[in-house]
Amino acid sequence: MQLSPKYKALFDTTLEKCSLKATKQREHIFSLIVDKRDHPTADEIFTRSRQTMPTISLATVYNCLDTLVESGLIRQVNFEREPSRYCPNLKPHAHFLCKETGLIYDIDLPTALIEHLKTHLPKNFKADQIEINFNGSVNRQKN
Amino acid sequence: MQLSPKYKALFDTTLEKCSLKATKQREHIFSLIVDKRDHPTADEIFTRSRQTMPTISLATVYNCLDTLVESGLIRQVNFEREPSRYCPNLKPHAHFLCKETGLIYDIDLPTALIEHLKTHLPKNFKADQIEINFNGSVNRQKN
DNA sequence: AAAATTAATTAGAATTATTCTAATTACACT
DNA sequence: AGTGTAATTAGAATAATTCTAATTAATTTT
Repeated sequence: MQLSPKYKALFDTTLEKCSLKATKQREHIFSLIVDKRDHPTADEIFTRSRQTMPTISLATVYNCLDTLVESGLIRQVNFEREPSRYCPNLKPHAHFLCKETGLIYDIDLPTALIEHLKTHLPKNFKADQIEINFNGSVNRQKN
Repeated sequence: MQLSPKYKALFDTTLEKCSLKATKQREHIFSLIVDKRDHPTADEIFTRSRQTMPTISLATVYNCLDTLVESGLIRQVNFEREPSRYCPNLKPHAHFLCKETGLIYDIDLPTALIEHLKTHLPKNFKADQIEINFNGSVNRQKN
């Protein structure tokens, strides 16, 4: 439940840059997401955070997640009508939801490819964000 | 509020193929979505449908939308935590949400490009669907 | 250091989109 | 006409998220 020095520095400087405070709740939630990179929901994060910070409230979890997303420390992942999930991977990537297991996988994509997608927009459209979500199944590998 | 013969045929044969009934509620809702291709929410569709079919219920609207999506006659579009929207464009395309107006635009993409995206998946991943969502702003064109 | 200001957290209520339930209706087939 | 199945309906229930108002924490000013 401890942020590595690298992530701690990222956390502090990013919040500083956004003139937001590096509170212990925010750090705690960030560390949970960085530690176990399994795309948890707000509720799962709430449950996990209570184990070591029993007084934290669900509203705070939502508040902290919003703050972390806005400051760019984590990404919010939305699949269909499911609850939002949170992802600490800041490299450009897509997500893959396995319909059998419900697991979400990161799919690394070359930056060039993502930039290429933007070239298909009309000239007066300016994209801030692209979300690419795959849906399907993962075949267990025979060995 | 009348489906063109072309869409009527598509509607009938598609539902037939899925062994689902071509009821007047389903046809009505499909025609609303085909007619005004503005990516309405379930609630907007409910309001519009009541104007010419005052006895239809919200549950039926949701049921019909689910049926139309499952049979492949329309697509469901999800942006962030917003309510689902519905789209009659069956060509491969992405969506663009303008953060200023809230309007959603269809962005046509070459099939080859979408297929190319799939090549970045690990070998044992099989994608049924890809959703590509842009977020940004549309600059009004000077003229 | 105390007081004042501001931001963050908290508990719980409220909201909102969607789903569920159980009853009714419509339709196809004997 | 009678039966069986699928679809529709109204309203209740659910679940994720947001809101509200009060409290706490941290920072700056006096």
